[in-house]
Amino acid sequence: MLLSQTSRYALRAAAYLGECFAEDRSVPVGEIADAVAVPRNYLSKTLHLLARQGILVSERGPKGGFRLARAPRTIRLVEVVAPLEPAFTERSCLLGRPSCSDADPCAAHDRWRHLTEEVSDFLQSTSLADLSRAE
Amino acid sequence: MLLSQTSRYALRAAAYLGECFAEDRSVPVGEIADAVAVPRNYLSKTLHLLARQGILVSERGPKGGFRLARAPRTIRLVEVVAPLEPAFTERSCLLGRPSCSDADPCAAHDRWRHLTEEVSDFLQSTSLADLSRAE
DNA sequence: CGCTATTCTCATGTCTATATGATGTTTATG
DNA sequence: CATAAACATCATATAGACATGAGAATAGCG
Repeated sequence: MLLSQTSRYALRAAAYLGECFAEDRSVPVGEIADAVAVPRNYLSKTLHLLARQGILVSERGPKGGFRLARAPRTIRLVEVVAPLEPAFTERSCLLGRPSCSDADPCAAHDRWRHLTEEVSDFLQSTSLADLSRAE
Repeated sequence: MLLSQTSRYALRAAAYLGECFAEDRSVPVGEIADAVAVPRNYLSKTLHLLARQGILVSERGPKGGFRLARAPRTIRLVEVVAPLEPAFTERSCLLGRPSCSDADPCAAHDRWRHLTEEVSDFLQSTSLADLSRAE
């Protein structure tokens, strides 16, 4: 699983907002929640957090809702995940040894470090636009 | 971080037991907890769980403690982690789409799947012996 | 047999993730 | 300016992760 439920909810919602981006409208939470099958009120709080981070823009009142603050192509997955799990991108030693990186020749540690870097790279190099199906 | 605190505790303890394996003795929880800097009673419960899984053997009474049930070289990391986080090795779609794998040509999904497979492979192919420093 | 080291098990507590539902607040629109 | 749509916020609930401490069960040993 790797990512928390909340992060996966947020990615699904963000991907949906990416698909709506061309329509240039605010999308109500209810519509997003229905579309991506996520609890409505819980999603509301998560999206509000992302809005405070500047990833999304929220508008109140009728015709209000959420939209991406920038084009889907320019929003990296890490921007969505990082506010929701700050510790996720920390790349610490598998065994919690304090100074493992340089002095430690252990092959397993090197492989683990490589893995965590690959995960970071994926979140860093993938944009919301990459999550939309090409249909 | 990827792995839970409990899993990292267990891996550290198991690695320590791997280093003690040649001494052919049961290692008390207190010694393990001190050696790897993990809360004693909490570790006790975790190790007991691994003993029930057959990874460790526990012995009560004086001269009791825990030891590996098999040689460190033959115990894969996944055996230690799997009982502690059953969902970790599940490789589901990043967006939670039900049938994503075959029909979905999305590049991000393929990359994500590849990443999760690499993590699984690491846990599957690395043994406790690989965690010991070569000193 | 009794002492003691040790695991085993239970009770309890805190914190966070994951929610649900009610209520407050803002704002477009007629 | 009233209404209703929608976000914002608060109270509450549940489950699990993480942790502590006490006591019960076991077993070696004198």
